Amino acid sequence: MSTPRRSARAHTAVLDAASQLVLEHGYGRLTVDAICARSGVSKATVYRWWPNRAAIVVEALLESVQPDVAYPDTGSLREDLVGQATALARALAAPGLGGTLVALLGEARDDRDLATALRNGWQEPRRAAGREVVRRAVRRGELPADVDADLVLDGVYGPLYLRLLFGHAGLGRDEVQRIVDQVLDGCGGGHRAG
Amino acid sequence: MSTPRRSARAHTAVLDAASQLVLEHGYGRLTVDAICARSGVSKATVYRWWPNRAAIVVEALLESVQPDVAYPDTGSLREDLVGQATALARALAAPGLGGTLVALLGEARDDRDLATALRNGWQEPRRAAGREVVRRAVRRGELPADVDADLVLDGVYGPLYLRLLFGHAGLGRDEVQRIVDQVLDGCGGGHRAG
Amino acid sequence: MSTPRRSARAHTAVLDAASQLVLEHGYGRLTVDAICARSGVSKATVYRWWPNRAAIVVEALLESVQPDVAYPDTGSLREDLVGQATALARALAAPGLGGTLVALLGEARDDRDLATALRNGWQEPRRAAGREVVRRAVRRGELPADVDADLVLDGVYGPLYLRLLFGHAGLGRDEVQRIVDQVLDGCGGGHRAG
Amino acid sequence: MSTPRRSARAHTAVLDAASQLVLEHGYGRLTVDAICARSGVSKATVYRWWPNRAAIVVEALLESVQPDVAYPDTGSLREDLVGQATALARALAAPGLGGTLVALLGEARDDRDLATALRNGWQEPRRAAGREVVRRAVRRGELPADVDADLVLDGVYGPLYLRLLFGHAGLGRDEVQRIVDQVLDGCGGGHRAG
DNA sequence: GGATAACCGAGACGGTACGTCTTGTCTTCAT
DNA sequence: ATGAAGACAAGACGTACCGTCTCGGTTATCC
Repeated sequence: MSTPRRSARAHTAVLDAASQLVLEHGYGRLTVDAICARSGVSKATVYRWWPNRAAIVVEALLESVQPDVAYPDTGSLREDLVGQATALARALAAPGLGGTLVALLGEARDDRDLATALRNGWQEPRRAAGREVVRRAVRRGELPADVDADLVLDGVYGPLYLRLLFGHAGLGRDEVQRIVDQVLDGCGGGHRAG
Repeated sequence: MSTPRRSARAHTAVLDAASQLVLEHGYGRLTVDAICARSGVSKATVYRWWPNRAAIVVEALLESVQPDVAYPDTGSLREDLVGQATALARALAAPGLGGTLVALLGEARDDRDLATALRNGWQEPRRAAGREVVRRAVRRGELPADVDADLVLDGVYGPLYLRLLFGHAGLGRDEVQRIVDQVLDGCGGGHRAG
Repeated sequence: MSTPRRSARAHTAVLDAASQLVLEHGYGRLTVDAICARSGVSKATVYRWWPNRAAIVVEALLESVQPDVAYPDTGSLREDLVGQATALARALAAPGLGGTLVALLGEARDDRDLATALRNGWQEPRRAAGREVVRRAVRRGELPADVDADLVLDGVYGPLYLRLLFGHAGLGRDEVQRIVDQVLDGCGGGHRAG
Repeated sequence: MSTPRRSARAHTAVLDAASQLVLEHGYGRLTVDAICARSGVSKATVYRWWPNRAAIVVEALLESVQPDVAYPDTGSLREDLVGQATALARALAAPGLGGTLVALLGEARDDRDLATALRNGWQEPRRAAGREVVRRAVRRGELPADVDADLVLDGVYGPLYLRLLFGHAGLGRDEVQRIVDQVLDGCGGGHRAG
C-alpha cells in the first residue's frame, strides 16, 4: 500500500505551463498536447494525475488565485464588502481568469467532479469568509441578528457574476459600491448606519 | 442580388435535431455530425447557414424558449418580478436549458459573434421587458423616479444566475421571493408598499 | 448504395510513401504517422481504407513487385526454374523486400486477413505460374506425368526461403542451380535429361 | 571482475512468465510489463539481464524446446530424417512455437543480436546434428561421399518452413516422408537403398 | 417549358487533439 | 547494495470531430 510518489517537478511544471498557456491563448484553445510540450512532461504522466484538461486548469487556477482575495477588516461591513468585491471584480476582468472561470463553469454542467472542485475550491472558501464578515457586522450592530448571510452575499456577488457573464455593464469600484449599497439597504443594514 | 433560397425544411430539421440532441446528451456531447445524421441534412448545408455548433444551438435555444418567459402584468412590481423570475428559474433548472446556456456563455468568451447573439437574443429582450416593468412601477409610485432599473434587474437576476452557476442554493418560488424582497427594500420600493 | 469514391491521389500517395519509408528505415521502424506525414494524407483517411500498417505495406508490396517475377519460357524446365528462382532470390535479397516479407509473415500469425492477403496475393499467383511451368515440362516429357507439382515447387522455393530466413547460405545463381538440380533429380526429371 | 550475481529465482520466473504469456496470447501481444506482473520481477531487473522482449523470448524458447528435437539413430538415413523432421513439424505446428519463431525471424531482420541468437541457438545446433546424420549415412554407403550435407538439409527443412510460413500445405508424417524421399532421390541416396 | 443556377444529400478529405499504450530509463524505498 | 515497485519521457496508436471540398442529382426560378 505505497503512496504514489508523484514527481513534484512534473506536477508544478504542468500547472505552470497550463497557467501560461491559458493566459496566452485562452482556455478554449488550451490543449493537453501543448501543456506537455511546454512543460516537458509526457502525456502519460499528465493523464496519470489529472483526468482531463479542466482538472489541470482548476488546480492551476485555485492555486494561483487563492491568496489575493482575502477580505479586509475595515470595521465597516460596507467597506469590507466593497473592498473585496472590487478586488474580485478586477481579478475576474483580467484576461485569463474571468473567461477561464466561466468556461469551466460551463463544462462543469457535464462534469460532476469539476463542479465539486469549483464549488469547494473556489466558491465555498470565499463564501465562508463572507459569512464571517457578515457575522462581524451583526456583532457590531450593523445588521439585524436574523439576517440571512447567504442572501446578502448572493445579492452582492450575483450581479457581479451576471455582468461577468453577459458583459452588459462595467465593474469598477463605483458600480460595486452601488450594488453593495442596494443590498445593505435591502437587508436592514443601510449604509447610512455605517 | 439573389436571395439565398434557404430550404425551410433543412433549416427547421437542423434546429429540431439540435434541440433534441442537446436534451438527450447535453451540449457538451453535441456534434455537428450527429445533427446531420439526425436531421438528414448534409454538413455542407449546415455550414452554409451556420458558422459552427454554437450558432446552431443559440438559434434553436432562442427560438424555443423565447415565448414562455413573458412578464405578467399583475399591477404589483413585486408580483411581476417574482412571477417572471420564478418562471425563468424553472426554465433554467430544466435539464437542457440551464446547462446549455452556461456552456454557451463559456464559449462566448472566445467567440464574439456568440457573445453578441446571447446578449442581443437572450439577455437584452428580457432586460428591455424588465425595464418596462420597472417603469410601470415608477408610474404607479411603487418606486422612486430616480431608480436605476438595470441595477434592480441585476439585483434580481444576478443571484438567480449565480445559483445556476454554482448550484449552491435552490431556486423555488420562496427563494425568488426573498431575493426580490431584498432588492425592492434596497431600492426604495419596499414590498410593504405593494 | 453509393460506392465510396476513394481519392486516387490519396491512395497512391499512401502506397508510395509506405514503399519509400520501408526502403529507408525498414518495416520495423515504419509508422503510420510517418506515412501520413510523407504522403500528406490524414490519419483518418488512412484508417478509412486500411485496417493497419501491415495492410498498407502488403498492398504496396504486391503492387510494386508483382510484375517482375514472371517465369521465362525457355523450353527447358530447369532453365525456367533457375531463371525465375534466381530473379526471386535477387528480389528478396534487396534491402526492402526480403525483410519486409518475413516481418509480414511474422505478423500474419496473429492477423488472419494479412495471412490471407499474403497467401492469395503473393504466394498463390507465383505458385499457379509455377504449376503451369511444371505442366509444360510434363507435356514435353521432361517429367513423369504423375509428378506432384506442389512438391517440386516446395522443393525449389523451400530452401530459398529458408536461407532468406536464417541467412546461413548465399542465394546466387549457382546455389539456385544446385537446389533445382537436386529437386529435378529427385522427382524423376534429372537435368541430364533436359 | 565481479560476477553479476544474477538471481536464479528472478531469471527463471521471467522465462516461465514469458513462455506462459506467449502460449496464452501469442508473441504479438506479449508485453514486458505483463512479464513483470506475472513473474513478480521488476522492470529494472528484467532490463538488466535482457535487452528487449525478443531476447527474453528466444531464451525461453531455446531452453524449453532444445531437448525434444534430437535425431533418432535408426540406422537408416531416411528414417532418421523423417523421424526428426516430423517431430520438428509437430513442434512448430503447436500453438506457441511456430508463430513465435516466425515472428522472431521477422524481427531479426532489424536486430542483429536476435538474428545471431536464432542462428546459433536454434538453427546451427540442429544443422550440426543433421550434418552428423548425413555423415553417418555416407559412412554406411547410403549416400555418395561428395554429397553436400547442407544442401540436403535445406532440401528437407526448406519445404517444412515454407509450409509453416504460408500454411499452404499440411505437415504430417506422410507429407514429410514424400519431401525426404524427393531429396534423397535427388542427391543420389534413393530411399530404395535404405 | 427548357435552361441554368443555386440548392441539396452524401460523404471523403486534411487537420488536429484526444486519451491509451508500451518501451526502456531512472528514482525511491525496504531489506 | 540489491531488487520490487513504479514514476517518468518519448512517442505511436487508433478514434473522433471539425470545417472544407467535390460529387451527382433535384428543384425552382427566369428567360
